[in-house]
Amino acid sequence: MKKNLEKTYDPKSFEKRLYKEWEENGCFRAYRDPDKKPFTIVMPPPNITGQLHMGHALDHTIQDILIRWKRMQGYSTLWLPGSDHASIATEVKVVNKLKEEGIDKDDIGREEFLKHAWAWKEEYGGRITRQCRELGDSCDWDRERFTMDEQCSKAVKAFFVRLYEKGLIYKGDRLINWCPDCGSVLSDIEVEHEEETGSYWYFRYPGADGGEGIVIATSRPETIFGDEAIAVHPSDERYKDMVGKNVIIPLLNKEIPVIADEYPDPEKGTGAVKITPAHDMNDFEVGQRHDLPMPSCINPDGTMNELAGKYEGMDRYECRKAFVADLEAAGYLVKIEEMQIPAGRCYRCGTVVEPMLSDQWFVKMKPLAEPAIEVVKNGTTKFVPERFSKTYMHWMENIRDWCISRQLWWGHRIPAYYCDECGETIVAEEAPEKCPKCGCTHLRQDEDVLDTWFSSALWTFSTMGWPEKTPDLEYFHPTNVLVTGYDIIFFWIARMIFTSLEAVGEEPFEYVYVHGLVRDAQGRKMSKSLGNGIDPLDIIDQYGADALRFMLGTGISPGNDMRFLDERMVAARNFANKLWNASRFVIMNLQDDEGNLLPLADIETAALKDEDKWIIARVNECARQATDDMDRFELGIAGTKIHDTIWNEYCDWYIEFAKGRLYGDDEEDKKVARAVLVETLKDLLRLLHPFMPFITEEIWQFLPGNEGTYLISDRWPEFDEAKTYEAESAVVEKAMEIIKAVRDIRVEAEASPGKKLTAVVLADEDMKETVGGGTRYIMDIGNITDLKVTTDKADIPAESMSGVVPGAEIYVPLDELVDFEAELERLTKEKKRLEGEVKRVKGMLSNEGFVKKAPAAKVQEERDKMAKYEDMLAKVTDRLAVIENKLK
RNA sequence: GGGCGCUUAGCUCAGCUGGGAGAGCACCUGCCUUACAAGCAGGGGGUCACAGGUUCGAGCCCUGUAGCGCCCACCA
Repeated sequence: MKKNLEKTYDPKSFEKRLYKEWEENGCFRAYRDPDKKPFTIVMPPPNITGQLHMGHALDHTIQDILIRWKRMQGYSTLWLPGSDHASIATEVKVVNKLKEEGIDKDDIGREEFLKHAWAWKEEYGGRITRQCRELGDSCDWDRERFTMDEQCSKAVKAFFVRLYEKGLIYKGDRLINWCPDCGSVLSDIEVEHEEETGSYWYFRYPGADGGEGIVIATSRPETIFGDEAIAVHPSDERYKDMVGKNVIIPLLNKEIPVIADEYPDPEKGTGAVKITPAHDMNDFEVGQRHDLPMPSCINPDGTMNELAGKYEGMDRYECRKAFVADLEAAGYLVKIEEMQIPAGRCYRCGTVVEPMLSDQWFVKMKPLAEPAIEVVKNGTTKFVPERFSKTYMHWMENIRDWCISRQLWWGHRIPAYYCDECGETIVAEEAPEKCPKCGCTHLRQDEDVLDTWFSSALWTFSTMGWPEKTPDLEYFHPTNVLVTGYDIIFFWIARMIFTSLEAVGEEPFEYVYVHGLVRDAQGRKMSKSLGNGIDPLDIIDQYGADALRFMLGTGISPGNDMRFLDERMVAARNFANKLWNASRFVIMNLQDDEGNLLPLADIETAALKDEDKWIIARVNECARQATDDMDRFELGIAGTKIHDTIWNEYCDWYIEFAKGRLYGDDEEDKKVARAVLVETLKDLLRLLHPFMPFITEEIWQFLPGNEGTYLISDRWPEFDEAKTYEAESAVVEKAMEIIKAVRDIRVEAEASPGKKLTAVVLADEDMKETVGGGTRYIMDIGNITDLKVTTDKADIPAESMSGVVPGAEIYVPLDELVDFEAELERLTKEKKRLEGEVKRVKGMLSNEGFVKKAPAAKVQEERDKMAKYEDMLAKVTDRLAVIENKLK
């Protein structure tokens, strides 16, 4: 049996082992416990195509901190994991893989392709969930879901049918965003807009009557083949006479009308706009208003169609070049202007999208958006930080219909069936045997699949068994928090909200915790193309999962991006090391040389010393603050607080206080010291556990009383009013001040920390007891062999150096080491500081407004400070006079 | 064109409801003190972007300005 932790902190030696133990012992499993309150988080399902990256690491760290914390608080927690089929992303990968094998998707057909896709999913789909385990994700793997598994697929179909039957899903010809490379339509938010350098070409469209005609500007000459009109503003005097007349499209010799419409801006270009209804959003609307024909001139693959005449078959950009050259040669080109023009690109492949007229499926958004707006407005669902609700609102209030069909194979096939005989459309969860209208059996299912986000939008309830009214859905839904990056508020958050309200009749979650991006050390986005991505698994390998989690969990403030810095990883690892060694010290002192456990006092009844009460109070206070911060989703502040308590209070002071007792002769007191060391360490481990689950669990297993228990399943420390111990803490803290003053003297006199000293502390009458109570610590930690606490000035030793703390003066006789020069310098500095303080407080107190208007408590506080500083200042001044005298 | 965020120590960033400017790293000094040199004890370093305003009091609230960044929007 191991008696203590390994000498060096080596996370590799226990992280994997502990995860396995937790998992095998069912520590992550969720139960519907009627006696407990549920706390649910659904994991944003990572794409099966993906690898774990820093974004996931951050996202999961936050979720796991919350889930572990709530689990310890006694909630029945469910963190539901899963993955997303990522329709388009996966299909692209599979197509490419097949291409490498010399296989063309279209040659093998849909069914065969899907076999390959599923095989791909089996091979790579589990990769990311395996990687999640390295991070320590305490999710319930028994409930792992996949957006295309049977249950989720059922929900998708049911929801589609439901919306269809309510008239909220329709099929129709609309101008959509087409990605020629992916060969599919995209929704509006899947198009990324950016400005690019391009040109305006000015062309003359001659009048059909032989007149001058009109000059228009266009950035897309290749769409001229689809022109159906020239539009001018009705108020534009320049073109008044032209409205109603025809012009001729150059080189095509096709006549099109000049129409008046509000759309053209007389200030821009020439004020006249060519209208191509099938290839431009605005033109489409103009075309609708004026009942224009809407011919397309571009094929789905980005080449020109027969409308382009001799350019047919050319790529749209080649055609542009050739056509412009021909127009110029024919004298129709008036001028070229270089401009910044907006371009929309596919968010997946970066290809410039083509607005196209196409028959697609849409979700009618207005009716669905209304309750989704309301639920955020009335605070049923809250964004953290709050400002993101504004982003959400703006989008929801200006929402447009959602195009949900995709010309892909990998995904949820649209449950719509067409009758070849009578043209009837049937939308149903199960394929109908025959046409309900004509009775024929010539039915064929719609070829398209649904937008990936259609299924992930249902994630909070499809994973729990909807449309059935399952006990899980009843118990765990609505979920409590959804944790995700701000980049998918529209794609996912917004859609989850309206789908849940529609399907389940309740919001999907109470809180949305929005975090930012993890950037590289230079502040750049981590990306594949830049090659600046940092692999979390490499970091775990180097520093351990706990260090990574701590660095991510404490480096954040809600909604803001963070940078990944190696120095911060080192700091986090060092903290783990610090805790490791402190724990090793504690465990070492709990046993004799043979490894037998030494007796411990019962902390509830023991004769606690002041320092015991002090550390108990500090840990208690830490629990209070950390809990408050966690409640406010300020994980970073909570983590920092816990870190500081462990390092600056427990390690720096309490362990030092305890050493003297542990090495002393008072057997009863040793039991007390050991018990307090153990119990406070346990509480600190509890507090830190959500942030650093592995190291805390590993240490936990070595502490007495924990046999057969797991920290992960233990309780979260709660603040206890009875354990604030103010009087005792004051004694300890006064002693700390004096110890620090002695240290200062040592430094100035160049006396080593090992040198034994004697000291006299001259205390004020009212401080006598507090200072006297700390005698033992001052001697122990200050390495003082003889300490006298007195109120009598006559006790001050003649040849000594001194220091001043509130309520007391410290004199250290130093024999040959007395260095008055140094002390003079130090006290002069101190005097200056005190003078500054006095001046500040005096200023405040002499301000009539302050005394009159500030809260009485605040005023009193300042008065107390005033007294304290003036007193200290007087003491320092006196002492300076003494020293100056001696130096003469 | 709208909306939002950021600007605090040399670097990266915290600073909750307004009440004496903080951390980590870096730098300087001294320490291998039997838990920890991945450590210990000290130290230097900031007109909190700028200009106004509210207030007894502003890093924090209000207005405006500048720089950086992000998001949304159908401008030929």
